[in-house]
Amino acid sequence: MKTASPAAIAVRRPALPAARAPAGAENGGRSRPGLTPFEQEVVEVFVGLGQAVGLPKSYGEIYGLLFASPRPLGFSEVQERLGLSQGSVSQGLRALREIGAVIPCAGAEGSRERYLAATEMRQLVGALLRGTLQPELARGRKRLAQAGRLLEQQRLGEADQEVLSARLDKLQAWHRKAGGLLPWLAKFFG
Amino acid sequence: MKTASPAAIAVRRPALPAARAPAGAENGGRSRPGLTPFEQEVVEVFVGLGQAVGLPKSYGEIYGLLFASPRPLGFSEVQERLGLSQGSVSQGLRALREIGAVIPCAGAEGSRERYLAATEMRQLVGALLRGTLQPELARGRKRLAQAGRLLEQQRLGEADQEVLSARLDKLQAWHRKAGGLLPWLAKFFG
DNA sequence: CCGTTAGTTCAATTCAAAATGAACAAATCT
DNA sequence: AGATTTGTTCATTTTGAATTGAACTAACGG
Repeated sequence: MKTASPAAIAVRRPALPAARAPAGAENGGRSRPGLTPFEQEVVEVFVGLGQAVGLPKSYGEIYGLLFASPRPLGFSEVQERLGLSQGSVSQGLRALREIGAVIPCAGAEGSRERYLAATEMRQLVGALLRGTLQPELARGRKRLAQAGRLLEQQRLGEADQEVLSARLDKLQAWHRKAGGLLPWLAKFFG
Repeated sequence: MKTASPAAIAVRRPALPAARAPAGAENGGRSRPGLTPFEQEVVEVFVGLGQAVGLPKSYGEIYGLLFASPRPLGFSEVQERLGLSQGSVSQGLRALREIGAVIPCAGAEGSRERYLAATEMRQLVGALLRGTLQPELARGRKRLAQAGRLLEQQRLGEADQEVLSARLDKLQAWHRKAGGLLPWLAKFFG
């Protein structure tokens, strides 16, 4: 084993083995011409966090820009400043609205709707967990039950059966624990 | 808004808007011919969990198969039963070894090395957090500091500056909190 | 009420991660 | 040591999500 890294595993992007950085790319992604340096920095933060939990880059960009704007922005402002397509902005804003990350506030009379970044992290985290881990844990629980049934049907040596049964139990316990943790976790932020 | 879903956001696969299931695909993925039904079920569990946190499917498959095997398996067994390429198995096993998810145990004299699934979830979770969220949080912290500096240079209205400054502070506090949570989280499983 | 502009939806395209395959290296056997 | 089998590395291919683009629908202005 060459790289004596301290047992870490990376996700999306530099898939653990040998993080080959593309040379001159000092910055994470290419620069974003429409934004102030301040905005750029904030956007990067949210893009990074988002990617770490598997969200599309554009979601992070949109949220980041709104977060960095003291007053609400309209659809077209977001679109132009980030240089995204209308489609992306539409979908991104919708998703962010749905999880409560972005609050639509009626603009002044006559004008279009505007959007404000919700800064209550609790809700965001909650929505994320609910959308990713939660369902997977639920599916997993079902599958484990089924696996338990299948295990009994299998003709294995007494000892082997024993080992696997113990493992399954352990995993099920873990699942329960994790399931119980999620709501608590969501509450932790607020 | 048509779909009145309870504010959840999905990652990888059905990207939240309208989860259009591909008709007859009752099963998550296609069936795995080389495995017993029991093994299939267990593999599915780990593939699912893995994907939920952004790991390649093959990693989940390999770990799942080992988890479902009472005795350690050799490289070629893993490769053949899962029907993966040698390359995938090699890389997958390496990554799993590095994070301590898989334990190499010398086979009987003369024979090849064999692999056993580590069932200590604590370590796995720890490695995962260390590899995904941890680095991102670190990067984020730096960027936020930088953003704070940039904000002061910007000429904004008093009030706006105030608002953004408050937001930044909040986000930084959140970051710290999250950073502190990780080790605790890792410990929670064990 | 028709013309115009703003926003949505979804098929087609792009892009990057994951899997493969084959050249290479290491180990085992005779 | 040479031959053969086992495992690694990495360039290429595949795969599937993210983004775009353009047809469509809804809102506003005259």
